Amino acid sequence: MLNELKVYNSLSGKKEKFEPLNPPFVGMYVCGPTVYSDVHLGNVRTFMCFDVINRYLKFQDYKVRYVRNITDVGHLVDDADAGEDKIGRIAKLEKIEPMQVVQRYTTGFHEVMKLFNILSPDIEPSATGHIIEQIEVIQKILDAGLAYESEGSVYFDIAKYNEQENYGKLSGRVVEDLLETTRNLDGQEEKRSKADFALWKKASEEHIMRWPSPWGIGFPGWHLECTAMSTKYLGEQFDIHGGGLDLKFPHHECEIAQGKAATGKETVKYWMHSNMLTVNGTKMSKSKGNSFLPNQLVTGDHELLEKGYSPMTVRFFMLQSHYSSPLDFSNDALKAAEKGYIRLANGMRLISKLNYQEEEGVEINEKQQKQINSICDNCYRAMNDDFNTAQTIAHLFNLLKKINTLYLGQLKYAEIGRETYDRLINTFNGFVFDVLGLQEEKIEEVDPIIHMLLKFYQEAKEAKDYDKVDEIRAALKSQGIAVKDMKDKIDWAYDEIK
RNA sequence: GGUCUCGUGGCCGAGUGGCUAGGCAUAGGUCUGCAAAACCUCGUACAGCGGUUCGAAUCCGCUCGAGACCUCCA
Repeated sequence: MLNELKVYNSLSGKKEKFEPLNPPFVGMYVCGPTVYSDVHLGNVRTFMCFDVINRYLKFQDYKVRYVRNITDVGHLVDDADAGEDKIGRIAKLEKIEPMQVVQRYTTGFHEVMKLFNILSPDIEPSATGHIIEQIEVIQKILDAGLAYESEGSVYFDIAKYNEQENYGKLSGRVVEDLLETTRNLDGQEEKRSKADFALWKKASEEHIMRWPSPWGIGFPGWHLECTAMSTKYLGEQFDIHGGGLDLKFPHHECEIAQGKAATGKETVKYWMHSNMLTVNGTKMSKSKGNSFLPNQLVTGDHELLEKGYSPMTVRFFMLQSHYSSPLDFSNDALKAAEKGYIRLANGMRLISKLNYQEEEGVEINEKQQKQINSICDNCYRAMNDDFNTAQTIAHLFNLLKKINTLYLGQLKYAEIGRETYDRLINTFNGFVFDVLGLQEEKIEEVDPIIHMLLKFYQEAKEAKDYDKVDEIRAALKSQGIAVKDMKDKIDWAYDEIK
């Protein structure tokens, strides 16, 4: 490896050298979706960020176990005492089984992930599949004296926990403030403090999602599932825990407390948070009505969208910013990204057509060799610097120039030599396809047809029948294909469809 | 109100003490029947004010502006 990987740890607020607990194994847990409605583009960004992290770690030969959960119970609509479960609520509204709700949106979620070429996690556990494990965690916390039972529910005792630990250290909260500002709110008599959060909630008569427990019929608290499932599959201590920035408090703060209370250990070594996708400067969220569904984005069927954008355009757009920066959505930015993506996609297509050839009398161009090798190094450097995909893409565009000049014969294969050539190809392919997860969209299957048209094009050209030439060119153009009419050959390239 | 983050050229977006990404747009050039694609060249930007420093977009302070979290949100 060129230089060491550094990751920004939200807990310390610093970039730290990445040192897995048990190399070459890496355990990574990311908070998945609550499957009570369609995922929107903001959700996609988070999962895409961690997809790239997963991909890069694997690319670097780490043996990653990537766990991303499905939340299918326990996530309440609000924090009031009579808070409804999000999934149970939809089930009631539509008069269907909660698991139907879960199934519908889980399937939809998977389709969206596939659309954006986001790889499946290695394990995708669901909360309802781990009720027993969650009960066990609660029992451990009770045994540690850091939770209490009240009216059939179990709550985490933050004041007690804070005697030994520091609740709030991830999000910078001060417990005293939390206890003070949140006290005396109504409907919270069960809790010793409003800041206390539920580990287990008693199910009311009409609550349809319910399980037996030592404390009566009820359901698990939302924060608990992640603690139960992450430690089950990754051990009591693991390397990376990720999620959207908006989960930092209270969700991840609660997880830290639960993990420590239940195991006596710091469960997570590196906390990572991806930033929000915004629209006109404000966070994309369902309640604000400024969210797009992936389908709307592709078809352009949304009042904020001027046109549709392909999934890879969106992927490219998102990866052009750093995961920890907010990214603002706009049509202009998407349109610019579309052109950039097309340029890169043409490179993806060309690279498979390149074919190294020795050439007599061509001397090695050391300057070119050096340049190419240093750009390749830069790709690793950029990703090693807290997964800086934006910089990586910049370097890939520099490689693309080399690829284009090779293709056009402006740079001879023999000038850079076999070894450098191979490195160029492997680096470009590795980072574009494997690490960034970009791919060519469309068309390869119609390649023969395009070639036939290009043959007619060439014949018409030789006959100087320029009307025909222009006609063919226009026809292909309307299908998003640009004719490339070069000195010694004719080829095509992806172009935007207007 | 509390906590925190951010403000980069026409647009998007990296960079976080000196070597100053990249994409899009614009302009010029090579190529072309004309184009397109590709390649080459061109942009000295870093909210404002003050300070630290040999040197700051990058560190510190203040002002202005934007956003996030503090209730559910990826």
